[in-house]
Amino acid sequence: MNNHTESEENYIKALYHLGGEGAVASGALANRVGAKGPSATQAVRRLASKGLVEVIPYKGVKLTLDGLTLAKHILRKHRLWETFLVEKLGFGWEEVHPIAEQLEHIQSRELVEKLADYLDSPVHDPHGDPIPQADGKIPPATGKPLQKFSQGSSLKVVRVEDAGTDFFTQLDLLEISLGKEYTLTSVSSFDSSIQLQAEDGESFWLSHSMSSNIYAISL
Amino acid sequence: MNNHTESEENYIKALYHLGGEGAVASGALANRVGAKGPSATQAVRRLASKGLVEVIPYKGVKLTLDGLTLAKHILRKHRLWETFLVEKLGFGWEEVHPIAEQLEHIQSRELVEKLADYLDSPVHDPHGDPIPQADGKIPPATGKPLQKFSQGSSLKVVRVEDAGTDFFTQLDLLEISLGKEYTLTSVSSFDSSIQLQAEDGESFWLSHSMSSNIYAISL
DNA sequence: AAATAAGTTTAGGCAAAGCTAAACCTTTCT
DNA sequence: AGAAAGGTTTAGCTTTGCCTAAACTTATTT
Ligand SMILES: [Mn+2]
Ligand SMILES: [Mn+2]
Ligand SMILES: [Mn+2]
Ligand SMILES: [Mn+2]
Repeated sequence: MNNHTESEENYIKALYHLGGEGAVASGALANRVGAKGPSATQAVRRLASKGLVEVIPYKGVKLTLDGLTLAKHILRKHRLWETFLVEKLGFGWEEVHPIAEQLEHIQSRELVEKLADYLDSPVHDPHGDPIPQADGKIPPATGKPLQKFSQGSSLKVVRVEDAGTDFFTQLDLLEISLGKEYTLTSVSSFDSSIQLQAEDGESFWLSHSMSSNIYAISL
Repeated sequence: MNNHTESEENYIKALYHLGGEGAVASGALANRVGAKGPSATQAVRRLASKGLVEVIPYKGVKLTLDGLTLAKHILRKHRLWETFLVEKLGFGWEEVHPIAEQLEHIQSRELVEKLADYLDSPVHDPHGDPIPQADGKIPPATGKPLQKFSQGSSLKVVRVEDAGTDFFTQLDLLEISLGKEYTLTSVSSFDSSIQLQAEDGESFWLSHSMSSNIYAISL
């Protein structure tokens, strides 16, 4: 029930990411793990023989309960490690994903729980994504995209989408980070860009591509 | 020159462990990595094609300079992670080896150096083994086995051999740990067991099997 | 010097994981 | 309904990594 290869775990994680508990097309799966169609079909067969997925040929693949549990456990490890890398080792939030991609496959229950303790049982990772807990429960994903806010509202940034290195670099340039508070001072009806005013009075414009990947809660 | 599989790295590490810069027989190598002879022969051919080892058929295998550098880097990672697990996460020194065996394969130069910084650039791991430094230099292995000391000498434990879980359990039972100081009060000429007296006055006997895996320096 | 023992390599398999090209379903369009 | 398009699976091949049995070297013993 336990020992899985790195490849298997990556397929499981992809399945979870794409479909949650629902069915996923083999093409999408292949795409997500960076493989070609036939490789995914085959991989999925191996997973099925281990009881981690259910397959309906030509229709789609779906995680079983065991598969779902595994997926959440891997995600837990991934996000705990990202938290460690940022909080303890001083990495930037744009650097940690590829390293966590490796660390998420380390197998040791004790390690995961000791790491969680060491980090004070965090509920969100450095990007604001919820960390699945040891019991499998997942804290709700908080915040809504900036465009959903109306002019004049006060908000706090709580999460950002992983939209690539350039996105993070831009966030750093604008000194946007989790926990920061702003007032939405203006919305362009031309290109949907928005203007934020920071607490120190400075204000700046954000393109739609930027703001759609930034999530906040209203204050 | 860089990307190596976990299996490759394990062979490299084994080669270093068994022979350092010298030649190693394929049987011993196979034995060390937990494989059979033919698997080692084949693995070694793959390593040779990558320039990491030199082979003389029927004679032995030897690390090249590249191979040696890689071996030391892996060992560095292994021992840094062990240090992290004990110092930061609170693992016992008997638990960390198998986990470090996985962590040593994580690939990220930046991670290794950030981890080393975080641990204050340690020179020895939790078992007292020297940690290869970023420049490839290896601090000298300190201490000599307890039997090498003569009756009456004062000593400090600085290193223990990894002689399996039971050995560590016994050390914990006797409350022996790195840095502890003792006086060697007696040596049995019958079975080479020795008697140590701790600083608090308590004294106890150590079998030859125990003492031969414990290293100390004289005070 | 020849025979035996011990250790190493070759030969032939197998599973995981990937690929391309070809065959096969499904869905959609005419 | 029939045909074209799009996506999925099958077929056949490759590399890594490990295995057993058989052949081959080297070292040791008589
Ligand atoms: Mn991530
Ligand atoms: Mn991964
Ligand atoms: Mn170790
Ligand atoms: Mn290893």
